[in-house]
Amino acid sequence: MPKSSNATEIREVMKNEGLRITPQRFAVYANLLRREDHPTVEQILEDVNADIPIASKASVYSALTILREVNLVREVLLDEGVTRYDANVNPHHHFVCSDCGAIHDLAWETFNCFDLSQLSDGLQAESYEVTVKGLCQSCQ
Amino acid sequence: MPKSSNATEIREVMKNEGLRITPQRFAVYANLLRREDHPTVEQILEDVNADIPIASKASVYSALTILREVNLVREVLLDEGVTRYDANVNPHHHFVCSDCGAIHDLAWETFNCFDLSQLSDGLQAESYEVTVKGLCQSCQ
DNA sequence: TTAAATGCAAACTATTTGCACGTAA
DNA sequence: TTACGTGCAAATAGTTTGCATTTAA
Repeated sequence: MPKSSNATEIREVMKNEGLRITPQRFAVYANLLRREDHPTVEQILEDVNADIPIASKASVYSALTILREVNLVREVLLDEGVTRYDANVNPHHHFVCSDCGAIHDLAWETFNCFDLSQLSDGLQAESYEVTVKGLCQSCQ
Repeated sequence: MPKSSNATEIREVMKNEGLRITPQRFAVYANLLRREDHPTVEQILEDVNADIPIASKASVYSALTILREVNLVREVLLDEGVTRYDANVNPHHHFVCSDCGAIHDLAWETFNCFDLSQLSDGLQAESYEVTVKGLCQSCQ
């Protein structure tokens, strides 16, 4: 479900992380909060500049970089050569439609039966993430 | 464990897939079969040309593309912006060391407790893959 | 013999960087 | 006021493509 954040709340969150609030950063973060489709930089750029041009590509990159550093957004790397972004930083997994490419979040609890203490070769696990591929509802 | 394939066996496998066997393709596939470190194109290129130059970058790309098409190798996408390749096409998972970046294969059976029929939103799962992050033995 | 692969260089895409100018605090 | 962010354009990295030449079968 999309987080219902108003402008004031968003500003508050950013301020709490010590971020200087510029129109560009605000637009990028607000945009990511309002959508669930794990957009690419290009998509964020288009969306943010839809009405009036507000941010350059370089600024979107820089906004995303700093938002990632303070852990307000995270990267999602799936099967292409493009980085996608997600304002949902809670642990969760991903479903990718092998037909249309749409990405859906899967609740963390979907896969919680692992015993990570049992890995081979003395590997010490810290976290894990599951990517499921298949067909989304509209592509079946 | 590295597959112990001799030249004749490798040729046989490639021929079975209907591939024309060129020195470049052979070198790329043999190289991938002999290593387990999920190399990038750059690394394959260096390794294959270590003694005498045998393949151009374009040929390595094209060899990998066709080997992927016939399912003799697969791409591995992890946390960077680089594609890595793997001659192990059996289902398995990956462990990535968050310190040195080394990649280890994890046996499929490590995570086999999923009920994929129970996904939300009418999603129809076909496959899944787990990526574990942590510290490898030498980085602990 | 010939359809298909190679190698080079140029093109392309995603991302990063340098620097003059602008602005949030 | 000023340290920090923005925007542009140029640089870089990874990958793809076009085309003339070579080669596996």
